[in-house]
Amino acid sequence: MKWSRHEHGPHGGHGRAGYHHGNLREALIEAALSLIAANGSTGFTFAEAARQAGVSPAAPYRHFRDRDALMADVAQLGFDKFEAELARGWNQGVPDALTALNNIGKAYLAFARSQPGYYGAMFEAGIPLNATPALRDASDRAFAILRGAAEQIIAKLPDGTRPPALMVALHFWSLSHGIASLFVGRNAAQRTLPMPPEDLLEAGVLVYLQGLGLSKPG
Amino acid sequence: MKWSRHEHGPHGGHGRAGYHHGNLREALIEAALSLIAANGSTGFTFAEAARQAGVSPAAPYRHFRDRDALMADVAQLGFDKFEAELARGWNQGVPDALTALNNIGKAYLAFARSQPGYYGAMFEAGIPLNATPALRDASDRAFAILRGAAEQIIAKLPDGTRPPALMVALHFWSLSHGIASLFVGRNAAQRTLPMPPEDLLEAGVLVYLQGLGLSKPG
DNA sequence: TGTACATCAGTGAACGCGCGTTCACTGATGTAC
DNA sequence: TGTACATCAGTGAACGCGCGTTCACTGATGTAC
Repeated sequence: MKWSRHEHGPHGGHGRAGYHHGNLREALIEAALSLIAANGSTGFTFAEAARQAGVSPAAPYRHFRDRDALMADVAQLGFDKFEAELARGWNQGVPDALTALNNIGKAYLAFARSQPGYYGAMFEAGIPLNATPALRDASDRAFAILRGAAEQIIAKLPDGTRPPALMVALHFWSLSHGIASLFVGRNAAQRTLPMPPEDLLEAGVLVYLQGLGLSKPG
Repeated sequence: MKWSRHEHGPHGGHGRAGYHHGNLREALIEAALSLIAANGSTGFTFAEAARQAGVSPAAPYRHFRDRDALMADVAQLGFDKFEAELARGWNQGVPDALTALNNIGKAYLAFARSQPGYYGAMFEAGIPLNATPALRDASDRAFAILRGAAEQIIAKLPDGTRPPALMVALHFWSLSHGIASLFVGRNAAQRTLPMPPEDLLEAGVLVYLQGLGLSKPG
């Protein structure tokens, strides 16, 4: 059976208009996301992605140099989305820097949980960040949100007692990432926690900020 | 050519005494470690491990049910070794709990750096912890070191201000693990840090402990 | 408005490869008597 | 001490599979005139 015009293929609602797919690039990315989400970053293959998109195994090569190029593209899109989510959490420090910082943390964990496809491509697939300049840029921009937040946080401290903003950002990142890696997403079932990961992170951040000499307002 | 008695095969100094390898189980584990270290946790295959040990591809099945069973075994041995290293770092809280805690942190990062094979099998290979009860036990025992340390740490705090030891242990674990995942081992080259990961971790722990109300003696 | 043609985005068959796993087998080792 | 025999730990050939990738091709689309 051939694809007929206006028919909807097995690729989930994305129309396939005959010989030409019309949307193959995006369809392949979505297939990659669902495969990684279902089977981990190892569970994505070029062949299976093509199958899910309803095209022959040679078709993807019209859009991506090879398997790794597609993976790198997914990772880059992931970092873009990640940056947007972190920025949304931060919300320019509103209502106050400490609450906003905790919202970044929540956004971090929410992303790991609800976007396992992107998260896997970004952090578990072993793609080198300098696979493409665009990937490195996207990754840097995401971290820049954390760094900007750290800067505003330490600005409240009196001169002379201010730790480097970069270090504070790295601490926050590492703690969030550690909790995400160990307790969220694919690993959530493996290790039981006496509290939601979000609470664990918030408590950790609270202690850390107190250590810096900051305490929650109100 | 057949293996002759007392000949040394291509498996790096481990003698092969004729038809019977004599040490195949261990040789396969070592092969797995070197493969994971060289190519990541994906880069380990049963066939290649057999090749490195100098035996036919069917031989490993005398010692392991399948590929995953070997991987799980490596992970379990890794957690055993990991527990030993963390315990060595802690050294029963000598000379003092805070220094000893930092030594656990150093041991954590040192393990991630110098044992990429074990570390990969433990944390990156996607083996479920309950693959075998022994694996889960080994993992639990390693974490118990952290938890014991946390207990001694918070014991110095006055009654009523003591956070749960489990939570403190989880914070410490997550921070260490996040730093290890992002900046040590295979990823060390990807992201540049303005300081060694060990210093980043130590600084983070220091701030955190200050937040708990503890400060370094001396 | 119609036609020729370049370009684009697919097809489908084929390839070589390495993997995990199985099978009947056999050489080496250890033990009972 | 010697011999028969069970058991252990290997062999090597073969299998089916799915993968990544290539190739010459062709249907669909867009554009120049």
